[in-house]
Amino acid sequence: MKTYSTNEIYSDLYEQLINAVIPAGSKIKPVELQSKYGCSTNTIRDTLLRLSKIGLVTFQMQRGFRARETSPEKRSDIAKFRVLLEQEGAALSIRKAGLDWEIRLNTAHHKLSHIEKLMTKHGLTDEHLLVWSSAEFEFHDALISGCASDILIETYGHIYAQFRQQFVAQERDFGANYFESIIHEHATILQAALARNEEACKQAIHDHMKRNF
Amino acid sequence: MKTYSTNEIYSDLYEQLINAVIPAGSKIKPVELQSKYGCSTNTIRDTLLRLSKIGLVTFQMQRGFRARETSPEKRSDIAKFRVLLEQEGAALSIRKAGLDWEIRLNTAHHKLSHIEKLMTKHGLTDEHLLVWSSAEFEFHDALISGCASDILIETYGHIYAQFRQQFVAQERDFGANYFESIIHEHATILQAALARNEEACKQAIHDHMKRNF
DNA sequence: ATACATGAAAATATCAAAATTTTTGGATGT
DNA sequence: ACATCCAAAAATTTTGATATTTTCATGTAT
Repeated sequence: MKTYSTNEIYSDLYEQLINAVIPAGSKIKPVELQSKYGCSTNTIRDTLLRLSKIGLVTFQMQRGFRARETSPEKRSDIAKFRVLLEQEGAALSIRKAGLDWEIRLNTAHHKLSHIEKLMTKHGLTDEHLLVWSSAEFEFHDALISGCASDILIETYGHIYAQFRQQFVAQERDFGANYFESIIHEHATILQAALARNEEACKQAIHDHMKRNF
Repeated sequence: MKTYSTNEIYSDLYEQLINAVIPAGSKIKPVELQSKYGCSTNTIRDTLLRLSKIGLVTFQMQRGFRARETSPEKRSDIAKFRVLLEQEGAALSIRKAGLDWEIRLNTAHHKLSHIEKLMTKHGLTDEHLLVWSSAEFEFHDALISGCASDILIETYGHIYAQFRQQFVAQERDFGANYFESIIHEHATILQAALARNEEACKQAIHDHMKRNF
């Protein structure tokens, strides 16, 4: 039987929450995870407290842990908030960042673009989705990476994770044209950013997310 | 000797971090707090993990806890980020909130205004400062409370706490006219908000914070 | 039926000790 | 003087057990 290091427990739970293997709103009981990870309940508790920092898990004194709740209102809320942060991060990057940012952003988009093209050609396997998942984050993260605000970048990371958690379970309709739209939207964001066009970039970010409002 | 419940330990540490009794950047060792609070190191650890959720404490695997670092850059960063959130929260409130919000805001300002007037008259005792401290938060919290975005309100709470932590130790110069400026700024924010003037309110929030950039 | 106790079971929180990891301070060699 | 290595000390993490609190099912009274 596989043994898990604490970091592996963290990552594994993170993945499960992000991908709604542990469904939003469901109770998480340390005792039940203990056997799977081969450690004490206390270690699980510890890990869950750390996950509550990024908002994937909620915690209430004397009544334990839950995967963060979701609802149409909460999804709308998180999507709008994500737009606020990403728009600000992108605008600041456009205003202040240098060539290294452009290169980072371009590289991230290239990677994302590649996997997206593969997915439209050969349907979407779970493995593809996993790679896409991290590439998509890296692109958006690169977009704001020139903003020179650590607290914005840190917060954006948390919000992005929560966004994933809340939407992944919903969007089971990856229709044929779903990814085509996404591909185009990412390209539009990239172009506006590289053209240093703040308003166009903000608009593109808004348009990318508006289906989730 | 006083015994502490877990919630009291949390509150006590919260206060100490907010007021820089535990200075920003300093190491926090569970063993040292154990005797003071009369509990096991594990309970302290647990509490510190919870405080790391709101960003007052940073945590690194295998190397424990610290009060979040500060520096001129970090202070500027957090002040600007606070402006972003407060401007958005206020703008949304102005756009969407009803009469109950106006009343809440007015009440909070009244309370704040009262203690501020007392402080200019009779210098500032520690007790005054404590009351002012919570009244100031309540005012800013009321300002954004009509925004209908739980995640914004939650995040703002964390950022406000970090703001306090980072600035309290610095601003030992509460000069005579310091509070007079603050009083005027709060009034300006209130007026713009009640007049439902989004742009004026954003401007007033910016002006209130710009000394910290 | 509904509301309200009651007690057993389950879940959570706390503890003190053991195991692990990092830090510290000095000895050694370059 | 400076870096490297080593062992002791200190700090952190994990454990398994115990104490406390909540939950839930059952029975009782209104």
